[in-house]
Amino acid sequence: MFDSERVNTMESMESNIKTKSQIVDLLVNHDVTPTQQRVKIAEVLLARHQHLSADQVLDDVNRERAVVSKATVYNTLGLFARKGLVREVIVDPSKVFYDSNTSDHHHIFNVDTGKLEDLHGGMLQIGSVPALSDQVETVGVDVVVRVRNKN
Amino acid sequence: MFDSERVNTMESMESNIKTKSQIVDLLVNHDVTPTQQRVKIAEVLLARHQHLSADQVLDDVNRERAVVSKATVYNTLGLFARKGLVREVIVDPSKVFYDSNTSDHHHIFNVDTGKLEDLHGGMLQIGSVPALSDQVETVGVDVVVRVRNKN
DNA sequence: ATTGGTGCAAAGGATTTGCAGTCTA
DNA sequence: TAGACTGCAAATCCTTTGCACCAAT
Repeated sequence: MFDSERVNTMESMESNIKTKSQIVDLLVNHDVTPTQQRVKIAEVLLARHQHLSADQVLDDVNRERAVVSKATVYNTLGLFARKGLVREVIVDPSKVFYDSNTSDHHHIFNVDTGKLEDLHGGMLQIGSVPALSDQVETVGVDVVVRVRNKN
Repeated sequence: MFDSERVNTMESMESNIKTKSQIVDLLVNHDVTPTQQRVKIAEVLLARHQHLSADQVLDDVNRERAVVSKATVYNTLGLFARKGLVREVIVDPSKVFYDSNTSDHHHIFNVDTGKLEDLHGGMLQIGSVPALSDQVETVGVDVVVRVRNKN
């Protein structure tokens, strides 16, 4: 419980990032050159905890006027994921979701609506992660509760 | 309860199914009309516990001579999944895996090799599945340990 | 005959790629 | 200026669809 509270506190800092200079710092801290397009994408995606597909990011970023191309959105999201700025969530075979919340948490996916939501802290716990072969190391553990609408 | 026990009993037999008539029975029990193509696909996929993509199934089924078309493979795998004969595993954004083991278990996915393996029983446990809204019901809980090769 | 199943090719949608032009450091 | 980054379009890859033909009841 205490752990999850602390994590939430840290997260709440990220989700409050608003100014361009804070975004720039964040990118630089994650070893990402803060180009005009990347900053714009980060402003949209990291503004709050959310799960967006590449296409949604593309739309949001270019809502007012065209700022970023499709190829750059894909490249940038992949880059952000590699650098740990966002988390890729693979639950829908038709597209990848990018989660602006990088702290440890799980997901609940509605197969009827295609909606992805967070499943917070104490709600579901992993007992123990198994020992792995010496050849490999764990990247992460993904837990997805798949639900559908009743009747 | 009785239903699920019966199903489990049948499933434990699945990995040993070899004869065509056993396959036919299995399909019929799962409310699937046993056509020539479906039986062939089931023979290949359900022969043992394995994780195959649609493309792999297509190749395996037509190894000797063309027996089933691509469209039918996709249709059939989707049908099998809906009927509970196989389990869809979504871990690789580029393709869906079909798991011939429908009993409760988790997965370990190597992002470098693209290989998917089972993670058996006691190795990793879910503490408690969270309460859901009245609107939805759980379809399943997927746990994936994502690993990569060292160095 | 009617219903369901199959095959082929075309369509669809997400993501990647090649390359020329542009920006950052 | 050199190396990175971006944009556009074309190309890929997986999966779905439309529709005519075949099969089983």
